[in-house]
Amino acid sequence: MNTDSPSCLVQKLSHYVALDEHSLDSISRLERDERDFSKNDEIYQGGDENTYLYVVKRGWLYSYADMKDGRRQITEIHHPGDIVGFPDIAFDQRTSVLRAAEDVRLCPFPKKDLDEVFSQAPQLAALLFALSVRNQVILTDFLRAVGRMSARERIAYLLLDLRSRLRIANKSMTTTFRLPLNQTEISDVLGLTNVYVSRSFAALEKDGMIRRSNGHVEILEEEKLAKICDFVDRHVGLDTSWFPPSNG
Amino acid sequence: MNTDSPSCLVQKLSHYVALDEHSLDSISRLERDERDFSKNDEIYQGGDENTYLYVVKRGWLYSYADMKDGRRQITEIHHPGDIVGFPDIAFDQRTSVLRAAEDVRLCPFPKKDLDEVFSQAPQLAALLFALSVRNQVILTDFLRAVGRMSARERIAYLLLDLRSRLRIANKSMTTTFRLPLNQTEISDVLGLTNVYVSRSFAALEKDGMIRRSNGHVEILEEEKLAKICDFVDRHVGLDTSWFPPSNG
DNA sequence: CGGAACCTTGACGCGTCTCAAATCCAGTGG
DNA sequence: CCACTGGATTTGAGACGCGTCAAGGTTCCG
Repeated sequence: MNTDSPSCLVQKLSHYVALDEHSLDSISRLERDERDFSKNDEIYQGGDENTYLYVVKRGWLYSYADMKDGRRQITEIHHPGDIVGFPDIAFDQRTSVLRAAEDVRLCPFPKKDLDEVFSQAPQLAALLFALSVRNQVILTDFLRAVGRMSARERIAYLLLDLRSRLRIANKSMTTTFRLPLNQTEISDVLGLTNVYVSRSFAALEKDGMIRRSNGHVEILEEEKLAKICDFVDRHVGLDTSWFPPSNG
Repeated sequence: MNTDSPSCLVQKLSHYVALDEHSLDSISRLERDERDFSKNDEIYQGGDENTYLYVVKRGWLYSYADMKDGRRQITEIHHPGDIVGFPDIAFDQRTSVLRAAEDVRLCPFPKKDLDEVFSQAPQLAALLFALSVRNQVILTDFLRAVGRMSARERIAYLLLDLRSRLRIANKSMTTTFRLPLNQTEISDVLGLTNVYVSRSFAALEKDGMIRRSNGHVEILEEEKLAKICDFVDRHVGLDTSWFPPSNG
C-alpha cells in the first residue's frame, strides 16, 4: 500500500495541468502496489515478457541496451515521479534492461490498466501522451549531444539536463545535486569511456565550471556551461492547449 | 482535396489494427488539405509557432537540430504515411527544423484537432500513442548506434532500418531501395562527416555487403550486415492487446 | 587493517576529422 | 550533340580527440 507522502507522480503531473477526478482515480489505481529493489538489481531484461510498467517512488534507475560484444548504451535515466516502461508498451517484449542505480522503491502496475485510462480518463491519456512525446524531444536533444558534441560538451549537457529534471520535483533545489552514477555509467550515457569521462570532468572542474565532492555536483558557471552545449531546458513547460476538456 | 489512392496513413495504421468507424472519421479529417513543397524547402524552423502537424503523402523529409556553430544532427527521417510533428505537440514552439529531402506533398492539420481524437476515438488515440512511443524505441536504437558503433556499423544500421521501414508501406519491396539523401545528410544522421561516410560506404561495397547505383542501394548480405550492428527490426509488430475495446 | 570499487594518470595507438584537390555526374543552354 | 556548370562523391595527407591498457591512488566499509 502507498503510505508515502502525496504521490510524487501526482505531484509531477499536477505541475503541468489540474487533474480531474477521473485522472486522479486512474492514477491511484496505478500506485496500489510497492516493491523495493537493491542497487544494481536488474528489474527486467531485454526479451522479458512485458506486462508491467513502474512508477518510481524513490531512487534512481536507468535503462540500457547492450551489444553482444559488451558495448553498452544507457538510454534513459529514471527519477522519482517518472513512469518507466512506456517506450516498450508497443512491444510484447522488453527492448531494454532496467537497472537500479541505487536502492529504489517502485510501484508496478499492469500495462492492461492503460485501456481504462484511454476510455475513462482522456485528460490523463492526453497528458501521458504529451509527456511521452516530450521524452522523445529530450532523447533527440541527447542524440545531438552524442552525435555532435565533444566529451566536455556532452558532460556539460548531461549535468544541465539532470539539474533541470530534478528541479521539477524539487523546486527548492539550488545549484548542487546528488549524482548517484559512477563514471562508467556516465560514459555509457554519453557514448564515451570511463577514462575520458574522468579526464573531461577534471577539465571542467579545473576551468571552474563545476565542483565535485562525494557524489555531489555543483554547477558554478551555468551560463558558460549552457553556452558550450547549446542547452535548452525542455522540462519546464508543457503545452496543454490541445487537451480534451477536463470532465471531473 | 485528397484525390489520391487510399490514404497511405490509413494503409499504414491498418497494418497494425482494424480501425473502427470513429478512427476512420478522425483520420479523414486529418487529411483534408494538401500542400506541395520543393526539395530543400524548410517547412518550419525551430522556434516557429507550433500549430500544425503533417501527414506525409509523398516524398522524404527529415527533421534536424543544429548548434550555433553549424554542427547539425538529423534526428528523424520521414516517409510517406508518417505523421510529422508529434514530438513537438508538448511544446508551443518547434524544437527542430523540418526540411524536404526531395519534392514532397503534405497534409497539414491543426494540432487542436487531436482533442477530438482523444475524446471521440480512443482506439485511434491508443494507436497514435503506441506508434509514438515505438518511435522512441527506434530513436533509442539509433542512440546506441551513434553512441557505440563504428562508422561502418552505423551505416549498416541505417540501411537496415530504412529498409524495414519502407517495407511496411510497400510489401513488394525487394532488397533494393531508393535513397534520396546525399552523403552529407547521411553523415548528419549518423554523427559522422561526409568524407567518412564516403569511405565507409565504399568499404561496405568493396566487401560485397551492399551495392550502389544512381541513388539506389541494394542489400547483398543482409545477415552479415545485421550481425555487425546487432540489428533488430522494430517496425514489423505492435502489441495492441492493451488497447481500449473498439467501438465502431 | 584489508579489500573492493571507484577514480586518476600516463603512454601509446587508432578511428575519425580536417582541409584540399580531383573526379564524377546530372542538368542546362548553345 | 557537346561544352559548361554546380553539386556530389572520391581520394590523399596529416592532425587530433578519444580509446585502450595498465599501474597507482583514493575512499569506503567490514
